[in-house]
Amino acid sequence: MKIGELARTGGVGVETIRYYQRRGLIAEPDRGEGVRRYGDDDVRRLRFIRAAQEAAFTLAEIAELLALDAGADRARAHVLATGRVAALDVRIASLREAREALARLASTCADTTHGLCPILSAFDRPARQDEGSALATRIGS
Amino acid sequence: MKIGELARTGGVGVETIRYYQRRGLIAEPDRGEGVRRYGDDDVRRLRFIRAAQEAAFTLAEIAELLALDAGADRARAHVLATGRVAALDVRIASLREAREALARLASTCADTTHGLCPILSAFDRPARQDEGSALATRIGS
DNA sequence: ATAGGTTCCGGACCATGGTACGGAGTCAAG
DNA sequence: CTTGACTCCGTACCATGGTCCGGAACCTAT
Repeated sequence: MKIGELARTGGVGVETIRYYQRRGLIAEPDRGEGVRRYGDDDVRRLRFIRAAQEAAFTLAEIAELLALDAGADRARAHVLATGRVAALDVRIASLREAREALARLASTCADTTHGLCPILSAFDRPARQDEGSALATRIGS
Repeated sequence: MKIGELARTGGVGVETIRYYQRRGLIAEPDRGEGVRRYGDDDVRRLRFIRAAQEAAFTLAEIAELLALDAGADRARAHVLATGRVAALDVRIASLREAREALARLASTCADTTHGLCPILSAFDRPARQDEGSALATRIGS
């Protein structure tokens, strides 16, 4: 497949692919007397990159992960992965806190005729332990 | 309090405060024959900004929320807040997915002497229809 | 074989969220 | 009343993650 198809398959722009190549995230296959051709490996790589980005990895970190995949340094991969898990736990907790704060805000502001709509204090209270457990159930692990 | 103390209190740099002022997130009090003075309101605002940023709001969105707080347009605040709640639910779900993928990866790579450590397939998930439309929305830090 | 769509390539440009700089003015202690 | 720290202000710069541009080469269908 050519770069355009790879881009469409991965749901990104051609320029993004080329950018990833410059960053070393995707290989630049030889153009043997013509145009570069890509294969399933590249599709997988691209999918990996997008998924890892969703997990809040930076492109630099993703580059390292991809390098590790080639190098098979399990210990380093383990360190990176567990570090990210911890970071994600923190981030998820913080998003849930914010989610609850906003939900409170929304319900407080629901009544358009009466009462306070205290945006500034929406994030004031420290999150209570029992808040958000329903959310966890609904979203599932 | 002066800007330096405000910055220390909020855990940001002085330049950041000034940047927020330029963006209209924090007021620039009159400097009556001297240096600008700040109060608890500003500390609260700063805290709000940082919390909202944690919740993946952009500074532009935060500015709108702060404007609403002044304007008391409950209906608009309600719309914004519920919209963000929905967006956060999606984002939280996606982070949880990534978190599980990484946890799997970490445990697979835990054994440094033996077995697979399939980084590239760490995020392989049961095929979903919406592949490729990912990341339409902005990713937080 | 030729038109129109892709690809290639370097480099310029963009938005976001800051951070740094330098020369002034201001403040507080000694 | 001087000295050193802090403030003010505009402007420049930075990293990240792209996005766009324009001319040349390539590829494919008619």
